[in-house]
Amino acid sequence: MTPAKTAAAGRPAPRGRIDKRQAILDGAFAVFARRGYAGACVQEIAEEAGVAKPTVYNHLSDKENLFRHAMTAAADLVMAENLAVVERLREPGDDLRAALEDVGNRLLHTCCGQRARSLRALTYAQLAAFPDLAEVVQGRTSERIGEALGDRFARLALAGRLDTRDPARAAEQFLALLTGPMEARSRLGTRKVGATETQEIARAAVHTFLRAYAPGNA
Amino acid sequence: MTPAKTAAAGRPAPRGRIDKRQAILDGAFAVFARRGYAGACVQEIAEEAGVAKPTVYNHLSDKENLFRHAMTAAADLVMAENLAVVERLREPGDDLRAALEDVGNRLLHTCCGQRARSLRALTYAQLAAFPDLAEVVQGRTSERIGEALGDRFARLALAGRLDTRDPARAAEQFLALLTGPMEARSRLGTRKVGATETQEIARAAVHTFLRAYAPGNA
Amino acid sequence: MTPAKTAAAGRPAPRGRIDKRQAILDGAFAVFARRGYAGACVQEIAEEAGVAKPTVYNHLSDKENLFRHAMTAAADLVMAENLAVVERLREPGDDLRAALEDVGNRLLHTCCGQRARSLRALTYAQLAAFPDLAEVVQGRTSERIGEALGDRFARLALAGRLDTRDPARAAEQFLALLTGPMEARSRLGTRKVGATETQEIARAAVHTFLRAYAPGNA
Amino acid sequence: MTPAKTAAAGRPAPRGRIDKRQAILDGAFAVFARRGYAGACVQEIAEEAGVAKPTVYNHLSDKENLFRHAMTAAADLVMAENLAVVERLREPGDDLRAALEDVGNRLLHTCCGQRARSLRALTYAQLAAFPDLAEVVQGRTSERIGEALGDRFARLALAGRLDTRDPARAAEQFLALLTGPMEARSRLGTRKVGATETQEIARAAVHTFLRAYAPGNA
DNA sequence: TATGAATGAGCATTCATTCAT
DNA sequence: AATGAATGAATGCTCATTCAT
Repeated sequence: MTPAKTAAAGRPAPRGRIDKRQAILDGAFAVFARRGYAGACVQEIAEEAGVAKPTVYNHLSDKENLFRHAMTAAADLVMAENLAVVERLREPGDDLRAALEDVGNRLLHTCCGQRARSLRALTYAQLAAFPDLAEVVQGRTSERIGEALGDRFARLALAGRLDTRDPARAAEQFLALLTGPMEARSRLGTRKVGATETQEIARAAVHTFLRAYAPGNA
Repeated sequence: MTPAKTAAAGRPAPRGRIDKRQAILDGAFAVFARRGYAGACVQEIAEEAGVAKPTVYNHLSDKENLFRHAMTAAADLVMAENLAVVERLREPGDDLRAALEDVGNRLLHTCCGQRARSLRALTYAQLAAFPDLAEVVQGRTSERIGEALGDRFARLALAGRLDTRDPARAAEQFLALLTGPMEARSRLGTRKVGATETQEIARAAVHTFLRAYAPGNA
Repeated sequence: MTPAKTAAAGRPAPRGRIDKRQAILDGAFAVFARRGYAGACVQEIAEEAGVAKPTVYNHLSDKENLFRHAMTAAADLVMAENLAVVERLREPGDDLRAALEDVGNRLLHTCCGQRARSLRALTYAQLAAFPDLAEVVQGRTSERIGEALGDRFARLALAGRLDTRDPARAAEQFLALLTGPMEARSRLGTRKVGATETQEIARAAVHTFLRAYAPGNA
Repeated sequence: MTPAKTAAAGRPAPRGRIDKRQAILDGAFAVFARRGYAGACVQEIAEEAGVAKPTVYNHLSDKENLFRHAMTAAADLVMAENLAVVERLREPGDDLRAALEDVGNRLLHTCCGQRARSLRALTYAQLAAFPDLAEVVQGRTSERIGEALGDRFARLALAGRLDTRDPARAAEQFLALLTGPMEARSRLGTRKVGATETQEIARAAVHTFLRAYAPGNA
């Protein structure tokens, strides 16, 4: 059976509850991203989601709640993307540099992609109003990916391919060497950074990282 | 003579025009920082500045203009602070590591201090509404300080104390190694990071930096 | 059954949408009439209509739109009243003078009545801001009634009871002879003009009119 | 001595008090005419008059007072213009029709000219707020000119050139036959009425007037 | 459950008016 | 006498939220 079950022809197929809730959360994140929290109006969110305004309230009590849920959902997505990228280091292959550059390059796309950037911007912007969101979001992004990366680095250290006794710090710095320059060059995302420049950033980051952390400065 | 000259006791001493304009810009930045752009209301800004609401409009036509000017003024301040810190590298002394750690430590206080963080948060948050502000703010913060730092690194390279042919990149990465971990550890500023931990971040950054950029990995 | 059906006692019986829109337009015209366009505030209009302020905006987007619609609706009403009066000339009877005096007298009540006068005042007052309204309002008042009157006069001319080859001009002058003196005597409506004086104006107008337009100066 | 007396070269010659008061009244009328009473703002009036806002208050206490004086001054001007036109009937010459058509034509220009129209519009518009102004303005326009015209008609009646025992009424109707059609054709002044059409209106008015009031229907 | 309609509260902005110079 | 600057009081309009269907 299709999700729309016996959907009568004509009217747009009724979406199930779940479907609608998801549409609202997606729409909310999109609108919050382009208007900010206070600047977003529930009316616009409802339109973006294709539902009526009270429906938004039926599903997510109020604007605050809506914001929290939309942010959390977006953070979950970003987390999943990032973790998937890091997984690639489970099988680093012979060429560690190449593997790190590959991962770095991909992380630059997820960490500094549209969704991740909006997430960061909204979190930053609402620190005063929603201080707890910082924890939720960072927990699913920087922190979680730092852990995952730390795990990989620990394995590599054990295998003698990295020289560090603090893999967490190595991960922290690895990420910093990637995202810091990227944010600067893209001017917080307002300037398009081409694939070549992105790769160069990754290469430079890995270069510095390996000089500092590879045994024998390899 | 005090500026208020023979100020009769009682009413608050009248401040001059300049004084008032400055008070408004300061108040505006403070309020925008804690409420966000849309969340801030001009009434509150006026109160913070100790003037009546229309006075705000007399000096700065409208909310948008007020925002732009407040942001620019704050960016100027942050820039000045940062540049002052970097100056210290003009006389690095014998112990380069110590000098870099000192600068790093101080940069962590200015770059991740309250004002700089609010500035970044507001810029991020209003990217969609004020895309040009990104340029203004970044130009006076990351970019400008990157240049200044690059200048110092170039001199050090000439003096044979750093090993790099791209001082700009070295500066970029130096900053990234400082601010990246700081933002992570302070959870975007919501968590207090003690002096000890701050110093440790600086030390770690310098450690990695020197392993990558000091001749002979000194 | 009353429209409010089984309206529980207590709250005021809910009016339908149409009802509310009409109430708003009526209230708006009343308030505009006594305050002028700029002097009227939407709050007062809302109160006059017995609804909340945003309801006014829900139905009629903004003050300008509200004004246009209120004016048009009022013009429609005045037009209907006037046309009904002129209809009486379809059956003039034997005594033309009496018929004309009757019509004149009644036109004085509609043309110079409260609504018509407010309509004219507002149109006049807002010529600069709403130049197109002059067309709308005049089209439904002076012009339309001039046409209707012209039609009647044409018939009368055909029947040999009026001597004119330009019934439109006759109508124009007939109206002028009625409303001109009325406006002067009532000092634009600020002075009460009694029934006797009104009749006298009508009689004088018809007298002059017939001297000019009746065959043989009857 | 020039009014600006020993005006030092350079700065605009200082105008005397009288001059300034007049400039304010003129500016006020101009601004009220294009914005309406409530829509006009004192700032704009001050600019139009070329003085600073407080100067307006120094000369004319408040907006209400300013309005009254500006209206009265404008009414005086219109009155003078109109009376000058009517004077022409003191020497009607042999051709009464021609004289009346001439006067009618000129009255159409003054009575329905820009200033007179604005005056009427403002009076109408502010009937509710300034009911006494109706008397002031009408007294200097319709009424006064009606009287003057009545005087001339009385003389003409005495001379056997007009047939009426109520010259006031004749004057009232004469004016009505002129201004009524003019207002209608010009759509309250929003449509340009050419010289030819204006003359035609005057001719038609005089035609009807003489049929009604000339002895032997001459 | 989903929605058209209604509303209380709030906000940017303007304006008449007043000081202090 | 004339003005730059300051302000209390509105006003148009929007928005989050709630009814009633």
